[in-house]
Amino acid sequence: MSITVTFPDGNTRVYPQGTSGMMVAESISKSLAKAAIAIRVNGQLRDLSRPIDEDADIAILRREDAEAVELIRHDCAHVLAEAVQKLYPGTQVTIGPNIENGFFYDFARNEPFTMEDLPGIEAEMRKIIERGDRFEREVWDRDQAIAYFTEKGELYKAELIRDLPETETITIYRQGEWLDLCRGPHMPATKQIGGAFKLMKVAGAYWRGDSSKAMLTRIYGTAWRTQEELDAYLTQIEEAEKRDHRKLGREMDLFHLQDEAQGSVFWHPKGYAIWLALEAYVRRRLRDNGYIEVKTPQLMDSRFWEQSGHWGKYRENMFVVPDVVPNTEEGGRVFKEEPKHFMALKPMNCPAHVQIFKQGIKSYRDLPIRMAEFGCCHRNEAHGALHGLMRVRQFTQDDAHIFCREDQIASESLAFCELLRAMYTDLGFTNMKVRLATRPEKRVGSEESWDYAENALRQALESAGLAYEIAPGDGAFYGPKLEFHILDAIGRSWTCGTLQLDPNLPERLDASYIGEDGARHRPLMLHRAILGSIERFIGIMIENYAGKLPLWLAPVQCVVATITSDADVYAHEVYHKLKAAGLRVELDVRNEKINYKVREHSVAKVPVMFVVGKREAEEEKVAIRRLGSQEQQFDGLSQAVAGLTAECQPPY
RNA sequence: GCUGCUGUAGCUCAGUGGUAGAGCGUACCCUUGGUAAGGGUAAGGCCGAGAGUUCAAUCCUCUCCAGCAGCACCA
Repeated sequence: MSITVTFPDGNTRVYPQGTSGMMVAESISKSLAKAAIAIRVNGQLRDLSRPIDEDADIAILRREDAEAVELIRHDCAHVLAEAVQKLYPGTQVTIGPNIENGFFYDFARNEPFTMEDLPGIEAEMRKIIERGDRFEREVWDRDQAIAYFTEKGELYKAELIRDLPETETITIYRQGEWLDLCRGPHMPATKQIGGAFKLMKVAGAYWRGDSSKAMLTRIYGTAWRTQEELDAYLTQIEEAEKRDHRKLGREMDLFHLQDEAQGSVFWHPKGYAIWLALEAYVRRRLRDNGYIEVKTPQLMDSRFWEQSGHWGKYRENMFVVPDVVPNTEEGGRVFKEEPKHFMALKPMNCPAHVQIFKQGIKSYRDLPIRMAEFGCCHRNEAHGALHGLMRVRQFTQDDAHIFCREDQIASESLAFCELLRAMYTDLGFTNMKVRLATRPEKRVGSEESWDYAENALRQALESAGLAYEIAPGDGAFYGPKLEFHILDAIGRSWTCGTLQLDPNLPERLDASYIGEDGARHRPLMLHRAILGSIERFIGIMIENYAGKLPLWLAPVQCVVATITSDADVYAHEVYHKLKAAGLRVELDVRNEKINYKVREHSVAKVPVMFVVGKREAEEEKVAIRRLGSQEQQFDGLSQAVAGLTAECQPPY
């Protein structure tokens, strides 16, 4: 029997049935056989050693191919596991998948690994790779495999196998003496992993991602095809660290956090200047898109939250305040009496917006109502979740709820998508990913209403010309949603915007309007945000721009700095002119050399300096120095002020 | 919340069982210097909080708090 294989270029060759991938590679050329690490058979990646039993489209994967890195990483994880078990006998292996930029392996060990253990493990890994054993694939009997691992004390592995579907073939990969349960494929030998890998960090992780299960110890690693790729990755990590908004926030004096208000931000004048500029921009955009702006209470009675449904489901993450008079007695109890009534800080704005909607009688002619609020919300986030500006307990959403009729969903969604895209473009994010999250398993509402809602959102995306992917089952229990992810300058993705369709809350809170037919109808609600949390969005902006915010958002747009004290009087004049033009400007007349001043304001990421010395004072000019440029530009004072003022205008 | 690591001057970090040090920053003095660090002097610390061991604790042990990295969570 023979088989015909088709190569990517369309050529075909005939081989005896059962020919292995490696044999195919060898039949083509020695060099290919040497470079080959795996084979794609009818789209599926396989070991080179496995026989090909039928006609197939094949492609031989070489180590230098882009996809090879996935195999390198997973092979590396196996080697890591072997190294760990050699150096730390009694450690159980669990799982070791690939992740973005690398891999990890979770181990069960009484004493967790520390960073100090990593160099030793890495050295052992290099020895194993140098030894160069072949990866041998074996098919085992299920019960035999369970017995083997149980007997060996590898209880997690045994559990894994036990939970595999009956139909699954149990495969084992062996490298020398060591073996692991694995689906594969692997490269022919450990040697092909090469040396471009590094163990990065250790961390705890729950067995099977379940916080009620055992805590394992995880070792993260990164692996690449070449040393150059590894170095580039390590450099990129350093870059990301330099951009850390917590570090820049301190250096640029934008905000701080402290123990007494963990998770809530103290905005310094410069940080708040960014906030105000951003908020004013959003407000102009909303105003011109037919939104009305409201402000609703921070603190509301628990029965309000019971009605909205949050009390039952999310109380754990709410700040609850007893509605009783505190005791003022020295050393006494905090409250005079046991609290019976509670209030809660709002975790979201929507129920309050429904209250405003419900005042008076609404007609179908009033819809849509686009109700916006820079809503300050509190959520009692887990301590371990808090992270700078990115995850806080008090945050402000650029929130709005659109109350509309079903036939308005599509046009409102489209308008929202267009507004969102325009705003992201203004803010410097042109790369965006959109996900349409569809009906989850547990849901309310009829199939027809879900069909309608999902279609309306899909239509909006298509009309807006936005590419999207479907996230099946990721919708909220009450309706589908759109998630908008922006990509930052170093390729990280952040979920910011959202559009959620909600027929549920108006029902719960009994909101209605009078339709054309004179009867009462339920409006639909669209929850929507573009920046999401303003705190977090500023954090993202700081990291995206590495602190060098666009002029209109820069906390200090210009510093007027003198070269000698002879120019002090003139510098004051320049400063006041810029201030009068509405710019955020500072004056630096300190007794310091100009080199020093330039350095300091450059480090502080001030985008523009107006440098004035004796010459400029005499000629009524300024020397303009821009951040990151060595050059200077000399302009007359009024021209320079007008020019900079124009440059500092917001994009909208 | 879970696991691990960390907590020393405003910031970044050394250090030691006998109650502390550097650089930057700050104040003052000298210096008036033309585009990324001029020089000097000084001030500045309950060594995260509490308890224990010890003649003696910033250092060792325990508890707590906070930060960091993951995990879990994120209406």
